[in-house]
Amino acid sequence: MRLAELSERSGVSTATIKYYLREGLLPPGHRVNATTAEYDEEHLRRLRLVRALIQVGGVPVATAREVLGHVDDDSLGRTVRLGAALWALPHAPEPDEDDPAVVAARAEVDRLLESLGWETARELAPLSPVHRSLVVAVATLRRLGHLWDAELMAPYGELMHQVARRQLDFMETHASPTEQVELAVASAVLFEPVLRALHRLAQEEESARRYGIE
Amino acid sequence: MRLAELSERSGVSTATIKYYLREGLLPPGHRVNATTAEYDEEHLRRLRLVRALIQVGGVPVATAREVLGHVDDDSLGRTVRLGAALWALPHAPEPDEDDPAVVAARAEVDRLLESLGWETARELAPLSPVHRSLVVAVATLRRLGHLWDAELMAPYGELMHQVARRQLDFMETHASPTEQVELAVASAVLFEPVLRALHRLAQEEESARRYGIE
DNA sequence: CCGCTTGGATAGTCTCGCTATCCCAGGAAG
DNA sequence: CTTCCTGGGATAGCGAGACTATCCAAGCGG
Repeated sequence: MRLAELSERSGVSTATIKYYLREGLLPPGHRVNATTAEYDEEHLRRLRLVRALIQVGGVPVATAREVLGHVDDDSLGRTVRLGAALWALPHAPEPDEDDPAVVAARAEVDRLLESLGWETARELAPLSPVHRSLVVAVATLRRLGHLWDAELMAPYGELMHQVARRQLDFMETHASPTEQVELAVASAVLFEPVLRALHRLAQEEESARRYGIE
Repeated sequence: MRLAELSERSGVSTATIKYYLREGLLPPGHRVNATTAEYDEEHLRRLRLVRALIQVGGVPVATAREVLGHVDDDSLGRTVRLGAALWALPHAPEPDEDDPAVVAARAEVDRLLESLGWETARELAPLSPVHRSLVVAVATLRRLGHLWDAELMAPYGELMHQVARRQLDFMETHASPTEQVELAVASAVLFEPVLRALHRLAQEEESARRYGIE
C-alpha cells in the first residue's frame, strides 16, 4: 500500500507518518521507484504500536524510538531486551544526595528490596533508572510529611509482583519469542494507564463506600 | 519570610515562584506595603506540594491549579472533593465510538465493574473521565491484538482495590479532615510513580528469575 | 539620599509534536 | 509530446507548555 492508504487505515495523517519516518520510528517503505514507496501490514502494525506508545502511554517521540530500537535488537536475550527497553523509558532526574529525604528514601527502598527478596533489583540498584525513580518518588512523599518506610511499601511491592507474574504467565501462553518482548513493553507502557485507571476508580469506589456522597 | 527566603528554603527559583503566583497555584503573600509581601510556612508547604505534583506527578500547571482548587473547596464532603480532584487530572480524549475496539472495550469494562461489584463506579460510568480513560486504554490494547476481557482484568481490579483500601486505612489513622483530601490527592498523583516503579522493578525481577540474564 | 532589594509586569526562550509549504520526479490523460 | 496531477522528501513554521530574563517603580537601610 502507499503512504496515503497507510494513513487511511491507521487514522494517522500523512504529514505525521512522514514525521515518524524522519524520526526513525517507522522503517522506510520499500522503494519501487524514485517517487513511490510501498508499505505492508508490518508497517501498519508498527504504526499502531507507535501511536499507542505516544498517545496512550505518553512516551516522548525520541524515547519511543529508543525503546523500539531495543525491542528490535534480536541479538539480545529476552531479559536484557526488556530491561533495556524499560530503562529507556522516561525517568526521574538524578536526586540531590545531600537531601536527607533522599538519603532516608534510599535506605527504605534498599530495606524494601531486601525484605521482598528481589535480588536482581538489588544488584542493579546503583545503575537502574527505575530504582532511582522509586527513590525520588518516595523521597517526595517523605518531604511532604508522609513517612513511607519499607514496612508500608512491602505489601504494594508484593501486589506489583503478583501483577508482573500474571503478565509474564500471560505472555508465555500467547506470544512468539519476538512478540514477547514487544508484548512486555506494551504491557509496561500501556498496561500502566489501565492500572492507573483501575486504581483511581477503586479509590473513588472505596471513598464512596466509606464516607458516602456527603 | 520574603520571596527570596521562600525560594531559598524550597529550592525553587524566585522567577518560578512568581510564575506560580501569577498562575494562581500559590495564594499571594500577605502584603506589608506596596513593595513587600510576607510568606509563611503554609506557603512553603503548598509550594512543595505544587512542585511534587508538577515535577514528580507530571501534572500540567493548569491542571494542578484546578486540582488544588477542588482540594481547597471545604464546602464539599470528602468523597466529592476527592472525586472532583481526581476528575480534574489529565485523562484520555473522547474515544471514537464507531471503532469496534472501543465498543468491545466498553462492554468488557462494564462487565468488569459488575463482576467486581463497584456500584458507584457503574453509576458514574457515563460521566467519569477515569472510566473513559480505562476504556481507551483497554481499546488500545485490544487494537494491538491483546484480547483483554473482564476475566483477565478482574484480578488487577481486585489488587487495585486492595491498594485503595490500604491507602484509605492509612489516611484515616493519620490525617485531619482537611489534610485527608490533600493526602488522598497526593496519594492519587504521587503514589502512582511509586506503583509504576515497583511494577517495573517487579517485571525486571520476574523476567530475570524466569529467563536469567541470557 | 542613594544604591540595592522586592515584587509586579512583560516579553523572550526552549522543547515537543506536529503541520503546512515547496519542490521535483514519475505516471496518466489528451 | 505535453500538461497536469499525485506521491514522497526536505524545510520551515506553528502553538502549547513551562519557565526565564529583563524592566521598572516603590521602599528600606546604611
